[in-house]
Amino acid sequence: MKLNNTSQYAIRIVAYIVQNGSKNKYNAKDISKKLSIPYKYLTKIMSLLVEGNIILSSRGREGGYNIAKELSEIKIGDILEAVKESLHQEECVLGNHLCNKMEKCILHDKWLFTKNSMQEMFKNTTLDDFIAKGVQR
Amino acid sequence: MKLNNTSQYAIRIVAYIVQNGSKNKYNAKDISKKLSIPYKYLTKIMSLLVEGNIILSSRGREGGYNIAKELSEIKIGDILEAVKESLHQEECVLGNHLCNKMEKCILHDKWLFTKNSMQEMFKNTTLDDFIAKGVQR
DNA sequence: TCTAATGACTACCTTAATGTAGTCATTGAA
DNA sequence: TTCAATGACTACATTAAGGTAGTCATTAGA
Repeated sequence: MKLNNTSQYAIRIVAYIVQNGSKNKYNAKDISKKLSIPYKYLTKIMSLLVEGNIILSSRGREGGYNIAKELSEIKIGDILEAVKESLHQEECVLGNHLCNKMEKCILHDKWLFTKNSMQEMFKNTTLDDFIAKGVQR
Repeated sequence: MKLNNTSQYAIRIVAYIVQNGSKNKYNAKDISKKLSIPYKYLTKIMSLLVEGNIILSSRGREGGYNIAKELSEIKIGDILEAVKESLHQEECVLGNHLCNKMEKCILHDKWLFTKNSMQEMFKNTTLDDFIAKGVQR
């Protein structure tokens, strides 16, 4: 029961940037080293974050990545969405195919409750929360 | 963000048995058909449930599976444990390696809160809850 | 005692997620 | 204007989860 690897990396990447100065620019090689994420895998994830409007990139010499918006505008949920982590409500704990409007799978209500609270957490946690609290990593 | 396939199947299998009479015996072929779980995959999962003391099996002609204990003694959490779904508290949302006693990853506290509530739900939900509520599937 | 019906075991195959390699496109600075 | 440093793109390789096949072991009943 956890986020997949790609999502974990994505959150760590964005957090790293936020915590080391969101105004600065970061290149892939450095991020890769600092966070021990395989270089090529990292650039793949960065592209997803760029596509998802979390990160801006500039190519060429002196290029790199930086944050696309104000910290208060970026939610953890946005990051997860950018890397396609499935968080959708309609997905049931026992698989979609069992649940519909008429019938519920056995765990439906209980699961939905905890799942909703998790989604709320992701939706409501913005990047400036980390800065504000001075969290280390 | 969901339980893996094996866990989903395991819960559905046990629920099926409970809802169709926990005193009866069920053979693999029937369960496989009724729940649309591939036969061989099913027997693999059944072995895990037997090993985990959720289910009893008897071999040979007229053999089959039945529930090992009283319904009130079996928790959803036990089923998940039997099939090795990882629910352990020490596993952090951003991977184990970042969190230790001294330092916490950025999402640690928030994640832990929702995760705990999920674990509580799994721990506190026993099979007789389903019977009591007359849930369909 | 035989045998058909059952679950157990082992090894393999398939698929999707994870990770790697190579090359192309862009751009600032010498 | 060249070129080195960068990110983007495409294709492939590896790994782990999901799923299948074949055979063995057990047992109730004819």
